[in-house]
Amino acid sequence: MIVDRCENCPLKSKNAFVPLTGTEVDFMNGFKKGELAVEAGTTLVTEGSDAPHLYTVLSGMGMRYKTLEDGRRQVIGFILPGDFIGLQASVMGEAQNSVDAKTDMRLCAFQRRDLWTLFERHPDRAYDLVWMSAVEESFLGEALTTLGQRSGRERVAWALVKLFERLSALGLDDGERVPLPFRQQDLADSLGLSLVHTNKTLRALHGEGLATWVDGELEIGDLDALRDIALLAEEGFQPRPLI
Amino acid sequence: MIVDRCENCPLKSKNAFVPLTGTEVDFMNGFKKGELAVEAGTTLVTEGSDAPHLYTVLSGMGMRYKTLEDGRRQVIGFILPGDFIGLQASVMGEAQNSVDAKTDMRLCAFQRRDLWTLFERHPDRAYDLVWMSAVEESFLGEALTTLGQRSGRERVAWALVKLFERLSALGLDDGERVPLPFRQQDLADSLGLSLVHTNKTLRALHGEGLATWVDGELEIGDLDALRDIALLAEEGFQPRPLI
DNA sequence: CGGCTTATTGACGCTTATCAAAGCAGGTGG
DNA sequence: CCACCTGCTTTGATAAGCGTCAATAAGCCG
Repeated sequence: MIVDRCENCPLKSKNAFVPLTGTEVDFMNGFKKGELAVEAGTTLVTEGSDAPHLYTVLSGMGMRYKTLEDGRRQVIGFILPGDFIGLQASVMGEAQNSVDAKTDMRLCAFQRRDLWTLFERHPDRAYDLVWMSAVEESFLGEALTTLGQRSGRERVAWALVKLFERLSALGLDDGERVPLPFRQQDLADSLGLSLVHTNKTLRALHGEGLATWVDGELEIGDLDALRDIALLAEEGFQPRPLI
Repeated sequence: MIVDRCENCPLKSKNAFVPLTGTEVDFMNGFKKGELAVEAGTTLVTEGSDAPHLYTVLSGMGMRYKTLEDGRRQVIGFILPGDFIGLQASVMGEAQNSVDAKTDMRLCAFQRRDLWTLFERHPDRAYDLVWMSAVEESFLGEALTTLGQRSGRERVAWALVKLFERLSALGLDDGERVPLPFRQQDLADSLGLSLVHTNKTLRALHGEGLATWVDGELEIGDLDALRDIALLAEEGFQPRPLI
Protein backbone atom coordinates (compact mmCIF):
# COMPACT_ATOMS: atom_id res chain seq x y z
CA MET A 1 0.00 0.00 0.00
CA ILE A 2 1.26 3.39 -0.88
CA VAL A 3 0.46 6.75 0.55
CA ASP A 4 0.60 8.92 -2.47
CA ARG A 5 0.09 12.33 -1.00
CA CYS A 6 3.40 12.34 0.80
CA GLU A 7 5.68 10.86 -1.78
CA ASN A 8 8.84 12.42 -0.40
CA CYS A 9 8.02 12.48 3.25
CA PRO A 10 10.97 11.19 5.27
CA LEU A 11 8.72 10.37 8.16
CA LYS A 12 6.80 7.76 6.37
CA SER A 13 9.60 5.24 6.35
CA LYS A 14 13.02 4.47 7.71
CA ASN A 15 14.19 4.98 4.22
CA ALA A 16 13.05 8.27 2.89
CA PHE A 17 12.01 7.04 -0.51
CA VAL A 18 10.42 3.73 0.29
CA PRO A 19 6.63 3.69 0.28
CA LEU A 20 4.69 2.92 3.41
CA THR A 21 3.07 -0.37 4.18
CA GLY A 22 0.54 -1.68 6.65
CA THR A 23 0.82 -0.25 10.09
CA GLU A 24 2.89 2.60 8.86
CA VAL A 25 -0.06 3.92 6.99
CA ASP A 26 -2.18 3.85 10.11
CA PHE A 27 0.47 5.73 11.93
CA MET A 28 0.75 8.37 9.28
CA ASN A 29 -2.97 8.82 9.13
CA GLY A 30 -2.98 9.56 12.81
CA PHE A 31 -0.02 11.88 12.78
CA LYS A 32 -0.36 13.77 9.59
CA LYS A 33 -2.34 16.92 9.88
CA GLY A 34 -2.72 17.94 6.31
CA GLU A 35 -1.15 19.22 3.21
CA LEU A 36 -0.33 22.82 2.61
CA ALA A 37 0.53 24.89 -0.43
CA VAL A 38 2.28 28.22 -0.13
CA GLU A 39 3.41 30.79 -2.66
CA ALA A 40 6.93 31.91 -3.30
CA GLY A 41 7.85 34.63 -0.85
CA THR A 42 5.78 33.26 2.01
CA THR A 43 7.38 33.22 5.42
CA LEU A 44 6.70 29.81 6.92
CA VAL A 45 8.41 30.34 10.25
CA THR A 46 9.46 33.56 11.94
CA GLU A 47 12.47 33.70 14.22
CA GLY A 48 11.48 34.10 17.84
CA SER A 49 7.89 33.08 17.32
CA ASP A 50 6.03 30.13 18.66
CA ALA A 51 6.09 27.21 16.25
CA PRO A 52 3.09 24.92 16.57
CA HIS A 53 3.74 23.08 13.33
CA LEU A 54 6.25 20.78 11.75
CA TYR A 55 6.56 20.47 8.01
CA THR A 56 7.94 18.07 5.52
CA VAL A 57 8.73 19.57 2.14
CA LEU A 58 6.98 17.78 -0.71
CA SER A 59 8.03 20.13 -3.48
CA GLY A 60 9.55 23.55 -3.94
CA MET A 61 12.49 25.20 -2.25
CA GLY A 62 13.08 27.59 0.59
CA MET A 63 15.65 29.21 2.76
CA ARG A 64 16.41 29.22 6.47
CA TYR A 65 18.02 32.34 7.93
CA LYS A 66 18.71 34.47 10.94
CA THR A 67 18.84 38.24 11.09
CA LEU A 68 20.87 40.53 13.31
CA GLU A 69 19.38 43.61 14.89
CA ASP A 70 20.98 45.88 12.32
CA GLY A 71 19.60 43.94 9.39
CA ARG A 72 22.52 41.74 8.46
CA ARG A 73 21.22 38.36 7.44
CA GLN A 74 22.80 34.92 7.60
CA VAL A 75 21.33 32.19 5.46
CA ILE A 76 21.65 29.02 7.53
CA GLY A 77 20.73 26.68 4.74
CA PHE A 78 18.68 26.02 1.67
CA ILE A 79 15.60 23.89 2.02
CA LEU A 80 14.90 21.26 -0.59
CA PRO A 81 12.21 18.62 -1.06
CA GLY A 82 12.39 15.98 1.63
CA ASP A 83 13.69 18.39 4.24
CA PHE A 84 12.10 18.70 7.64
CA ILE A 85 11.18 22.10 9.06
CA GLY A 86 10.47 22.99 12.63
CA LEU A 87 11.77 20.08 14.68
CA GLN A 88 14.20 22.30 16.48
CA ALA A 89 11.58 24.95 17.08
CA SER A 90 9.05 22.41 18.31
CA VAL A 91 11.42 20.89 20.79
CA MET A 92 12.77 24.20 22.02
CA GLY A 93 9.44 25.97 22.07
CA GLU A 94 10.55 28.90 19.98
CA ALA A 95 11.89 29.14 16.46
CA GLN A 96 15.54 30.08 16.31
CA ASN A 97 15.46 31.07 12.68
CA SER A 98 13.06 32.10 9.97
CA VAL A 99 12.08 30.11 6.93
CA ASP A 100 10.97 31.61 3.63
CA ALA A 101 9.59 29.86 0.59
CA LYS A 102 11.64 30.84 -2.45
CA THR A 103 9.36 29.07 -4.88
CA ASP A 104 5.83 27.84 -4.54
CA MET A 105 5.96 24.95 -2.12
CA ARG A 106 3.82 22.03 -1.07
CA LEU A 107 4.21 20.90 2.50
CA CYS A 108 3.10 18.12 4.74
CA ALA A 109 2.08 19.61 8.09
CA PHE A 110 2.04 18.07 11.56
CA GLN A 111 1.10 19.27 15.00
CA ARG A 112 3.84 19.83 17.49
CA ARG A 113 1.87 18.09 20.23
CA ASP A 114 1.89 14.87 18.24
CA LEU A 115 5.63 14.74 18.57
CA TRP A 116 5.45 13.23 22.02
CA THR A 117 3.03 10.59 20.86
CA LEU A 118 5.51 9.69 18.20
CA PHE A 119 8.20 9.08 20.77
CA GLU A 120 5.91 6.96 22.92
CA ARG A 121 4.42 4.79 20.21
CA HIS A 122 6.87 4.80 17.35
CA PRO A 123 10.43 4.67 18.61
CA ASP A 124 11.66 3.83 15.14
CA ARG A 125 10.20 7.06 13.83
CA ALA A 126 11.65 8.96 16.74
CA TYR A 127 14.99 7.47 15.88
CA ASP A 128 14.54 8.69 12.35
CA LEU A 129 14.01 12.18 13.68
CA VAL A 130 17.26 12.03 15.58
CA TRP A 131 18.97 10.81 12.46
CA MET A 132 17.66 13.75 10.47
CA SER A 133 18.69 16.06 13.23
CA ALA A 134 22.17 14.58 13.22
CA VAL A 135 22.48 15.01 9.48
CA GLU A 136 21.48 18.64 9.81
CA GLU A 137 23.95 19.16 12.61
CA SER A 138 26.64 17.59 10.50
CA PHE A 139 25.88 19.95 7.65
CA LEU A 140 26.05 22.94 9.95
CA GLY A 141 29.47 21.82 11.11
CA GLU A 142 30.63 21.70 7.52
CA ALA A 143 29.16 25.09 6.80
CA LEU A 144 30.83 26.52 9.86
CA THR A 145 34.14 25.14 8.64
CA THR A 146 33.54 26.69 5.26
CA LEU A 147 32.82 30.16 6.62
CA GLY A 148 35.64 29.95 9.11
CA GLN A 149 38.40 28.53 6.97
CA ARG A 150 37.70 28.71 3.26
CA SER A 151 38.43 31.65 0.99
CA GLY A 152 35.77 33.32 -1.09
CA ARG A 153 36.48 31.24 -4.16
CA GLU A 154 36.56 28.06 -2.11
CA ARG A 155 33.29 28.94 -0.43
CA VAL A 156 31.42 29.53 -3.65
CA ALA A 157 32.77 26.32 -5.14
CA TRP A 158 31.81 24.44 -1.99
CA ALA A 159 28.27 25.76 -2.04
CA LEU A 160 27.74 24.97 -5.71
CA VAL A 161 29.02 21.42 -5.28
CA LYS A 162 26.87 20.85 -2.22
CA LEU A 163 23.73 22.18 -3.82
CA PHE A 164 24.33 20.32 -7.05
CA GLU A 165 24.86 17.03 -5.26
CA ARG A 166 21.83 17.42 -3.03
CA LEU A 167 19.61 18.28 -5.96
CA SER A 168 21.02 15.49 -8.06
CA ALA A 169 20.44 12.98 -5.30
CA LEU A 170 16.81 14.08 -5.29
CA GLY A 171 16.57 13.34 -8.97
CA LEU A 172 15.88 16.95 -9.78
CA ASP A 173 18.79 17.11 -12.18
CA ASP A 174 18.71 17.15 -15.92
CA GLY A 175 22.18 15.86 -16.63
CA GLU A 176 24.57 18.50 -15.39
CA ARG A 177 21.80 21.00 -14.80
CA VAL A 178 19.75 21.53 -11.68
CA PRO A 179 17.15 24.13 -10.78
CA LEU A 180 18.51 26.72 -8.36
CA PRO A 181 15.79 29.31 -7.75
CA PHE A 182 17.78 31.62 -5.50
CA ARG A 183 19.38 35.01 -5.97
CA GLN A 184 23.07 35.75 -5.80
CA GLN A 185 22.31 37.76 -2.69
CA ASP A 186 20.99 34.59 -1.02
CA LEU A 187 24.15 32.68 -1.82
CA ALA A 188 26.25 35.61 -0.62
CA ASP A 189 24.36 35.70 2.67
CA SER A 190 24.84 31.99 3.12
CA LEU A 191 28.59 32.23 2.60
CA GLY A 192 29.32 35.40 4.53
CA LEU A 193 30.45 37.19 1.40
CA SER A 194 29.29 40.45 -0.11
CA LEU A 195 26.99 40.37 -3.09
CA VAL A 196 29.59 42.04 -5.27
CA HIS A 197 32.33 39.62 -4.40
CA THR A 198 30.03 36.65 -4.83
CA ASN A 199 29.05 37.89 -8.25
CA LYS A 200 32.65 38.36 -9.35
CA THR A 201 33.56 34.91 -8.10
CA LEU A 202 30.64 33.31 -9.91
CA ARG A 203 31.63 35.13 -13.08
CA ALA A 204 35.17 33.87 -12.71
CA LEU A 205 34.03 30.26 -12.29
CA HIS A 206 31.78 30.71 -15.29
CA GLY A 207 34.65 32.10 -17.33
CA GLU A 208 36.70 29.03 -16.50
CA GLY A 209 33.89 26.78 -17.65
CA LEU A 210 33.40 25.28 -14.21
CA ALA A 211 29.86 26.37 -13.41
CA THR A 212 27.16 28.49 -14.96
CA TRP A 213 24.23 29.80 -12.99
CA VAL A 214 21.68 31.74 -14.99
CA ASP A 215 17.92 32.02 -14.96
CA GLY A 216 17.56 29.90 -11.87
CA GLU A 217 19.46 27.00 -13.36
CA LEU A 218 22.88 25.80 -12.34
CA GLU A 219 24.99 23.94 -14.84
CA ILE A 220 28.13 22.24 -13.63
CA GLY A 221 30.94 22.19 -16.16
CA ASP A 222 33.55 20.33 -14.15
CA LEU A 223 32.44 18.86 -10.86
CA ASP A 224 35.83 17.41 -9.96
CA ALA A 225 37.57 20.71 -10.52
CA LEU A 226 35.04 22.41 -8.27
CA ARG A 227 35.55 19.82 -5.60
CA ASP A 228 39.27 20.42 -5.81
CA ILE A 229 38.85 24.14 -5.42
CA ALA A 230 36.61 23.61 -2.42
CA LEU A 231 39.05 21.13 -0.87
CA LEU A 232 36.17 18.70 -0.63
CA ALA A 233 37.12 15.13 0.09
CA GLU A 234 35.34 12.29 -1.60
CA GLU A 235 32.12 11.67 0.21
CA GLY A 236 29.71 8.91 -0.62
CA PHE A 237 26.01 9.14 0.01
CA GLN A 238 25.48 7.73 3.45
CA PRO A 239 22.93 4.97 3.67
CA ARG A 240 20.63 5.05 6.59
CA PRO A 241 22.09 3.03 9.47
CA LEU A 242 19.52 1.79 11.95
CA ILE A 243 21.33 0.78 15.12
CA MET B 1 26.66 2.97 42.73
CA ILE B 2 28.31 0.31 40.68
CA VAL B 3 30.68 1.54 38.08
CA ASP B 4 31.48 -0.75 35.21
CA ARG B 5 34.85 -0.82 33.60
CA CYS B 6 35.04 0.84 30.26
CA GLU B 7 35.59 -2.02 27.83
CA ASN B 8 36.97 -1.80 24.33
CA CYS B 9 37.89 1.73 24.91
CA PRO B 10 39.19 3.39 21.73
CA LEU B 11 40.97 6.15 23.55
CA LYS B 12 44.64 6.76 23.16
CA SER B 13 45.58 8.17 26.51
CA LYS B 14 47.69 6.02 28.74
CA ASN B 15 45.20 6.54 31.50
CA ALA B 16 42.18 5.93 29.37
CA PHE B 17 41.32 2.65 30.98
CA VAL B 18 41.18 3.86 34.52
CA PRO B 19 37.65 3.64 35.86
CA LEU B 20 36.43 6.18 38.35
CA THR B 21 34.16 5.82 41.31
CA GLY B 22 32.39 9.13 41.04
CA THR B 23 28.76 9.44 41.98
CA GLU B 24 27.88 12.88 40.66
CA VAL B 25 25.73 12.01 37.72
CA ASP B 26 23.63 8.98 37.13
CA PHE B 27 22.20 9.90 33.81
CA MET B 28 19.86 7.35 32.32
CA ASN B 29 19.61 4.43 34.68
CA GLY B 30 20.49 1.17 33.07
CA PHE B 31 22.04 2.93 30.15
CA LYS B 32 25.23 4.00 31.75
CA LYS B 33 28.21 1.77 31.09
CA GLY B 34 31.07 3.23 33.01
CA GLU B 35 33.09 6.20 33.98
CA LEU B 36 36.24 7.28 32.35
CA ALA B 37 39.09 9.65 33.09
CA VAL B 38 41.28 11.10 30.39
CA GLU B 39 44.22 13.45 30.47
CA ALA B 40 44.44 16.84 28.86
CA GLY B 41 45.44 16.41 25.26
CA THR B 42 43.63 13.14 24.72
CA THR B 43 41.69 12.73 21.51
CA LEU B 44 38.32 11.31 22.46
CA VAL B 45 36.88 11.07 18.99
CA THR B 46 38.60 11.18 15.62
CA GLU B 47 36.90 12.59 12.57
CA GLY B 48 35.97 9.89 10.09
CA SER B 49 36.36 7.05 12.51
CA ASP B 50 33.80 4.67 13.80
CA ALA B 51 32.30 5.89 17.06
CA PRO B 52 31.04 3.09 19.27
CA HIS B 53 30.68 5.26 22.35
CA LEU B 54 28.71 8.16 23.67
CA TYR B 55 29.93 10.32 26.50
CA THR B 56 28.53 12.72 29.00
CA VAL B 57 31.04 15.16 30.42
CA LEU B 58 31.24 15.04 34.19
CA SER B 59 34.11 17.48 34.59
CA GLY B 60 36.80 19.15 32.53
CA MET B 61 36.63 20.83 29.17
CA GLY B 62 37.29 19.94 25.58
CA MET B 63 37.01 21.07 22.03
CA ARG B 64 35.21 19.82 18.96
CA TYR B 65 36.80 20.54 15.58
CA LYS B 66 37.13 19.63 11.95
CA THR B 67 40.24 19.77 9.83
CA LEU B 68 40.66 20.42 6.13
CA GLU B 69 43.06 18.42 4.01
CA ASP B 70 45.65 21.16 4.07
CA GLY B 71 45.65 21.42 7.84
CA ARG B 72 43.32 24.35 8.40
CA ARG B 73 41.24 23.68 11.46
CA GLN B 74 37.78 24.87 12.44
CA VAL B 75 36.78 24.64 16.06
CA ILE B 76 33.08 23.76 16.02
CA GLY B 77 32.52 24.35 19.69
CA PHE B 78 33.87 24.14 23.18
CA ILE B 79 32.78 21.24 25.34
CA LEU B 80 31.86 21.91 28.93
CA PRO B 81 30.58 19.76 31.80
CA GLY B 82 27.11 18.43 31.07
CA ASP B 83 27.69 18.28 27.33
CA PHE B 84 26.99 15.18 25.33
CA ILE B 85 29.57 13.79 22.92
CA GLY B 86 29.01 11.39 20.11
CA LEU B 87 25.27 11.33 19.53
CA GLN B 88 25.68 12.58 16.01
CA ALA B 89 28.46 10.12 15.32
CA SER B 90 26.51 7.22 16.78
CA VAL B 91 23.45 7.92 14.73
CA MET B 92 25.35 8.56 11.52
CA GLY B 93 27.80 5.70 12.00
CA GLU B 94 30.89 7.82 11.58
CA ALA B 95 32.20 10.80 13.52
CA GLN B 96 31.99 14.04 11.57
CA ASN B 97 34.42 15.88 13.78
CA SER B 98 37.15 15.23 16.29
CA VAL B 99 37.03 15.90 20.00
CA ASP B 100 40.04 16.69 22.16
CA ALA B 101 40.24 17.03 25.91
CA LYS B 102 41.79 20.38 26.78
CA THR B 103 41.98 19.62 30.46
CA ASP B 104 41.82 16.38 32.35
CA MET B 105 38.25 15.16 31.99
CA ARG B 106 35.94 12.70 33.63
CA LEU B 107 33.36 11.16 31.37
CA CYS B 108 30.37 8.93 31.59
CA ALA B 109 30.53 6.39 28.77
CA PHE B 110 27.73 4.52 26.96
CA GLN B 111 27.60 2.01 24.20
CA ARG B 112 26.17 3.04 20.91
CA ARG B 113 24.10 -0.10 20.62
CA ASP B 114 22.22 0.82 23.75
CA LEU B 115 20.85 3.85 22.00
CA TRP B 116 18.18 1.88 20.28
CA THR B 117 17.14 0.28 23.54
CA LEU B 118 16.77 3.72 24.97
CA PHE B 119 14.38 4.70 22.25
CA GLU B 120 12.31 1.59 22.73
CA ARG B 121 12.06 1.64 26.50
CA HIS B 122 12.61 5.21 27.59
CA PRO B 123 10.87 7.58 25.22
CA ASP B 124 11.23 10.39 27.71
CA ARG B 125 15.01 9.99 27.64
CA ALA B 126 14.95 9.76 23.89
CA TYR B 127 13.05 13.02 23.83
CA ASP B 128 15.75 14.54 26.00
CA LEU B 129 18.31 13.49 23.45
CA VAL B 130 16.41 15.26 20.73
CA TRP B 131 16.19 18.30 22.91
CA MET B 132 19.95 18.33 23.41
CA SER B 133 20.42 17.84 19.73
CA ALA B 134 18.14 20.79 19.02
CA VAL B 135 20.04 23.01 21.43
CA GLU B 136 23.28 22.10 19.73
CA GLU B 137 21.81 22.79 16.33
CA SER B 138 20.58 26.14 17.56
CA PHE B 139 24.03 27.04 18.79
CA LEU B 140 25.57 26.09 15.48
CA GLY B 141 23.13 28.40 13.72
CA GLU B 142 24.24 31.23 15.95
CA ALA B 143 27.88 30.43 15.38
CA LEU B 144 27.32 30.33 11.65
CA THR B 145 25.71 33.76 11.84
CA THR B 146 28.65 35.02 13.81
CA LEU B 147 31.24 33.80 11.32
CA GLY B 148 29.20 34.93 8.37
CA GLN B 149 28.10 38.37 9.50
CA ARG B 150 30.04 39.68 12.46
CA SER B 151 33.34 41.57 12.31
CA GLY B 152 36.41 40.39 14.14
CA ARG B 153 35.75 42.54 17.16
CA GLU B 154 32.11 41.45 17.24
CA ARG B 155 33.08 37.80 16.96
CA VAL B 156 35.50 37.90 19.85
CA ALA B 157 33.00 39.74 22.04
CA TRP B 158 30.32 37.22 21.08
CA ALA B 159 32.49 34.27 21.97
CA LEU B 160 33.53 35.69 25.31
CA VAL B 161 29.94 36.45 26.27
CA LYS B 162 28.77 33.02 25.20
CA LEU B 163 31.49 31.19 27.08
CA PHE B 164 31.10 33.31 30.16
CA GLU B 165 27.37 32.74 30.30
CA ARG B 166 27.63 29.01 29.75
CA LEU B 167 30.26 28.65 32.43
CA SER B 168 28.34 30.87 34.82
CA ALA B 169 25.19 28.86 34.31
CA LEU B 170 27.17 25.78 35.30
CA GLY B 171 28.17 27.45 38.52
CA LEU B 172 31.82 27.40 37.55
CA ASP B 173 32.12 31.13 38.00
CA ASP B 174 33.79 32.99 40.80
CA GLY B 175 31.99 36.31 40.50
CA GLU B 176 33.04 37.77 37.17
CA ARG B 177 35.72 35.18 36.65
CA VAL B 178 35.43 31.82 34.95
CA PRO B 179 38.01 29.20 34.05
CA LEU B 180 38.83 29.18 30.35
CA PRO B 181 41.55 26.62 29.71
CA PHE B 182 41.98 27.24 26.00
CA ARG B 183 44.63 28.92 23.92
CA GLN B 184 44.14 32.03 21.83
CA GLN B 185 44.74 29.81 18.82
CA ASP B 186 41.70 27.75 19.78
CA LEU B 187 39.51 30.80 20.00
CA ALA B 188 40.90 32.06 16.71
CA ASP B 189 40.11 28.75 15.04
CA SER B 190 36.59 28.84 16.41
CA LEU B 191 35.94 32.32 15.05
CA GLY B 192 37.62 32.03 11.68
CA LEU B 193 40.18 34.67 12.58
CA SER B 194 43.96 34.53 12.53
CA LEU B 195 45.81 34.10 15.77
CA VAL B 196 47.42 37.49 15.42
CA HIS B 197 44.20 39.34 14.82
CA THR B 198 42.50 37.50 17.67
CA ASN B 199 45.32 38.47 19.97
CA LYS B 200 45.15 42.13 19.00
CA THR B 201 41.39 42.16 19.46
CA LEU B 202 41.65 40.56 22.88
CA ARG B 203 44.27 43.10 23.86
CA ALA B 204 42.01 45.91 22.72
CA LEU B 205 39.08 44.61 24.75
CA HIS B 206 41.40 44.25 27.71
CA GLY B 207 42.63 47.79 27.30
CA GLU B 208 39.06 49.02 27.35
CA GLY B 209 38.42 47.19 30.58
CA LEU B 210 35.82 44.93 29.00
CA ALA B 211 37.40 41.52 29.39
CA THR B 212 40.67 40.07 30.62
CA TRP B 213 41.79 36.58 29.72
CA VAL B 214 45.04 35.47 31.30
CA ASP B 215 46.36 32.24 32.73
CA GLY B 216 43.31 30.27 31.73
CA GLU B 217 40.92 32.59 33.50
CA LEU B 218 38.47 34.96 31.90
CA GLU B 219 37.33 38.00 33.80
CA ILE B 220 34.46 40.03 32.42
CA GLY B 221 34.70 43.74 33.11
CA ASP B 222 31.49 44.89 31.46
CA LEU B 223 29.14 42.21 30.24
CA ASP B 224 26.54 44.60 28.86
CA ALA B 225 29.11 46.46 26.83
CA LEU B 226 30.34 43.19 25.37
CA ARG B 227 26.81 42.16 24.51
CA ASP B 228 26.34 45.47 22.75
CA ILE B 229 29.50 45.01 20.74
CA ALA B 230 28.41 41.53 19.75
CA LEU B 231 24.91 42.72 18.81
CA LEU B 232 23.56 40.04 21.09
CA ALA B 233 19.90 40.18 21.97
CA GLU B 234 18.61 39.25 25.38
CA GLU B 235 19.33 35.76 26.58
CA GLY B 236 17.32 33.10 24.79
CA PHE B 237 16.61 29.58 25.91
CA GLN B 238 17.03 28.28 29.40
CA PRO B 239 19.07 25.18 30.01
CA ARG B 240 16.86 22.34 31.02
CA PRO B 241 17.92 19.85 33.67
CA LEU B 242 18.58 16.39 32.40
CA ILE B 243 17.30 13.34 34.27
C1' DC C 1 70.83 26.15 30.56
C1' DG C 2 68.49 25.08 25.97
C1' DG C 3 64.30 23.84 23.82
C1' DC C 4 59.46 24.17 23.60
C1' DT C 5 54.92 26.45 23.60
C1' DT C 6 52.21 30.55 23.97
C1' DA C 7 51.46 35.52 24.06
C1' DT C 8 52.58 39.96 22.04
C1' DT C 9 53.72 43.52 18.71
C1' DG C 10 55.00 45.86 14.27
C1' DA C 11 55.16 46.05 9.19
C1' DC C 12 53.18 45.03 4.92
C1' DG C 13 49.92 43.67 1.49
C1' DC C 14 46.15 40.77 -0.23
C1' DT C 15 41.47 39.55 -0.01
C1' DT C 16 37.26 41.26 0.39
C1' DA C 17 33.86 45.10 1.58
C1' DT C 18 31.98 49.29 0.13
C1' DC C 19 30.53 52.76 -3.04
C1' DA C 20 28.76 53.93 -7.38
C1' DA C 21 26.66 53.22 -11.68
C1' DA C 22 25.10 50.93 -15.72
C1' DG C 23 22.64 47.16 -18.11
C1' DC C 24 18.56 44.16 -18.51
C1' DA C 25 14.40 41.98 -17.94
C1' DG C 26 9.57 42.04 -16.50
C1' DG C 27 5.60 44.52 -15.15
C1' DT C 28 2.46 48.53 -15.09
C1' DG C 29 0.03 52.32 -16.61
C1' DG C 30 -0.65 56.11 -19.61
C1' DC D 1 3.42 50.96 -27.86
C1' DC D 2 6.42 53.47 -25.10
C1' DA D 3 7.92 55.58 -20.64
C1' DC D 4 8.89 54.25 -16.23
C1' DC D 5 9.59 51.62 -12.26
C1' DT D 6 11.55 47.81 -9.66
C1' DG D 7 14.50 43.88 -8.76
C1' DC D 8 18.52 41.49 -10.11
C1' DT D 9 23.04 41.15 -12.26
C1' DT D 10 27.34 43.04 -13.69
C1' DT D 11 31.46 45.95 -13.58
C1' DG D 12 35.01 49.40 -12.04
C1' DA D 13 37.36 52.09 -8.43
C1' DT D 14 38.80 52.67 -3.81
C1' DA D 15 39.67 51.55 0.88
C1' DA D 16 39.70 48.80 4.97
C1' DG D 17 39.83 44.74 7.62
C1' DC D 18 42.30 41.13 8.42
C1' DG D 19 45.99 37.60 7.10
C1' DT D 20 50.81 36.75 6.77
C1' DC D 21 55.55 37.32 7.95
C1' DA D 22 58.87 38.24 11.32
C1' DA D 23 60.70 38.94 15.70
C1' DT D 24 60.71 39.43 20.79
C1' DA D 25 59.27 38.12 25.28
C1' DA D 26 57.76 35.11 28.88
C1' DG D 27 56.82 30.84 31.04
C1' DC D 28 57.53 25.77 31.63
C1' DC D 29 60.24 21.54 31.72
C1' DG D 30 63.89 18.19 31.35
